Amino acid sequence: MNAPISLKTVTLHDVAKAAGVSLITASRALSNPGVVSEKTRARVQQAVEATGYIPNLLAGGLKSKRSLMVAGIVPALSVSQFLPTLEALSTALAAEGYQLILGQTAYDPDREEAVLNTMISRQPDGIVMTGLVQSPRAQERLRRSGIPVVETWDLSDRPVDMVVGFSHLKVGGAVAGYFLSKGWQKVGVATGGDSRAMQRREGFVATMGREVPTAVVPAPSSLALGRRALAELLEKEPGLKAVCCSSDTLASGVLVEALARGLRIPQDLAVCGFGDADFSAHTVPSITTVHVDGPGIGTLAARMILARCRGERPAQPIVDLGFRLVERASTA
Amino acid sequence: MNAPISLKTVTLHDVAKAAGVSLITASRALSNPGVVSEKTRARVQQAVEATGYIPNLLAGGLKSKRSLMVAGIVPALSVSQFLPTLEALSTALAAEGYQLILGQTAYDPDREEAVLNTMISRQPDGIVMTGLVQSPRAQERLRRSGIPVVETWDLSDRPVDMVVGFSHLKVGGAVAGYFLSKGWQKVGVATGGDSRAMQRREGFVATMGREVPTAVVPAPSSLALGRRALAELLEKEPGLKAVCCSSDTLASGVLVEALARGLRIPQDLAVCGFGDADFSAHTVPSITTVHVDGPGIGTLAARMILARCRGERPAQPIVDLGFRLVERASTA
DNA sequence: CTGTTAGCGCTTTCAT
DNA sequence: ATGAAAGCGCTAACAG
Repeated sequence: MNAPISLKTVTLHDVAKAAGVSLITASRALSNPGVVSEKTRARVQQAVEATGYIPNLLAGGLKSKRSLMVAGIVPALSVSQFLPTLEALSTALAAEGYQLILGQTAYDPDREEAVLNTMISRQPDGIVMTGLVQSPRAQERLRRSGIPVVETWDLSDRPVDMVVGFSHLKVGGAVAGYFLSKGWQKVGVATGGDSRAMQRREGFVATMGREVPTAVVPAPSSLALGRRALAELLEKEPGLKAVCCSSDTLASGVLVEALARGLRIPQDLAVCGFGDADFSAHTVPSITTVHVDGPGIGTLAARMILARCRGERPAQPIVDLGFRLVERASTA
Repeated sequence: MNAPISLKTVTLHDVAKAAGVSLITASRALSNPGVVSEKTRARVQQAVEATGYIPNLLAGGLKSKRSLMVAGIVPALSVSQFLPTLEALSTALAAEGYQLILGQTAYDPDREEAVLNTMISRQPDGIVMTGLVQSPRAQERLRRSGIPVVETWDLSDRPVDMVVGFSHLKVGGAVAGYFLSKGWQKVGVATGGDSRAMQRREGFVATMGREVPTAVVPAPSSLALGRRALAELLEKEPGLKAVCCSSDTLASGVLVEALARGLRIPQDLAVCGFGDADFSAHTVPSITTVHVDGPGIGTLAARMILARCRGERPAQPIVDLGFRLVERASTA
């Protein structure tokens, strides 16, 4: 039963010939089996096996206007914050026969625009952005393209199309409120420089009611940058009592640096992160953080895109998934 | 609130008409500018702007047999080990106009086969696997497809096509050799259950010259699993002196659990990881590990695929990038 | 340098 | 339930 080594690619035409049916019947047997007779279906199926046929989705997509691809855009793959979202998105899409094409913007609006143009060229059936679309020209182009777009990990009154996320301002406010309830006065912020992290800082400052010492570190955040940020903050504010970090990764660095300096946590210094990373509950001390449903965002984004592909109107184009402050040992 | 939605999509035909040239001239002006006159090129360019034309790569790819897409296959996006490779791969490809389509196998050969079939359907110009192709049927299918394939993060005498990585057996052996040189007798292994991690364990055991207590944890590895693994090992081997971990994430968990139990590192317990994660040099104590050039693997894989797309034969279809043991505080 | 002629492999009409 | 025709939007060939 060794299959013939076919140098020439096997097309549907070959399958049809092998099955003794017309091209279009073979096509239907594969993509719409309910509409052909049981016998024909079986014959075609057998011909597929015999020839080793693999469909050409490029050709199908050209005619049917469905590429079965969805573009997923992130600042960078190394921003681990978005991985659970991407993973859930990819899994949910794959279950329906859709594949994810990846794009990286490097937090640069120009690159974002370029990436989106390239993506549109590939006729994806949907586009999922982590974060809002920055460039106004890109927004315009996306609207014109008619492609379903879901912006995620943020909220907007006027999304390009749909948005699922939460308010970063409120997150910052919630952490500040928590700090205030603890009576901590000498507080600082260790944050990445991206717009969402800066918005959380803004919310924090607003609720605190005054400016606070801040260390801004470049993306992507890392344990090492967390250490450096704490060092910077302690210089600015020697008696620092609590730090609000823009990620758990940064928070873990703050933890390490604090321990290295002999500071006890939380007695000498309280630390709060963001994102509820997989390690945060298991470090010693465990990290107080803001939990966000990353996989939920990805799954919901997939559902919204797929519904739109089926021609359904979204019940809700703007979805606020909220967040939850998780109190752990680093502040308790 | 609705922008002027162009209902009909702008095609190259429209651009050509607007520029007053033939369809094919417009095509050339965009994809092969050197071959048309400067004046024509400018006219077409202007028509592109005026019409808001975005090329349809699906259509172009169908005819030209170049989809400008490369498939990247990982066990799961959450396996952070492969992220630097994926990121570098995507970046290197994007620089040449190629995009990455993502596939996840969940460490399952059946899913691997399914994912690869789906990918082949999309006519990618190359396929990059993290790890070797497991399923023999998938191997066969890939060979038949004629698509350039690079397997990574491992080595093989008989790759499907090309391979760039290193020997996991040798990694295990190197760590064991290091442990032996330190005179540690009561040693253990904390490892993920995937085939590459198990191969490193094999290499470790072979060089040690005897079986060693082992805790196997499910993928993906995490700090929490590292803690659990150390607990398990300490039960199996109460006087444990050194642990070889299959990832730095696991090692960081072992560190935390050891500290929680009042064990001093490295005096009471030495710990070695694998992968040289970004945090490993900055924890306290810093983690001894095996460094692998993840981005290098991705960049090289991209280069090999792109060279093949240009019709070049690869100078070396099998590339051993090696590894490097990095001694840090957790064993020194 | 530019244009004409043919398709790429498949799926949508429309017919039977 | 099946088939024939007609392209999807673009580019490789060959002309001119």
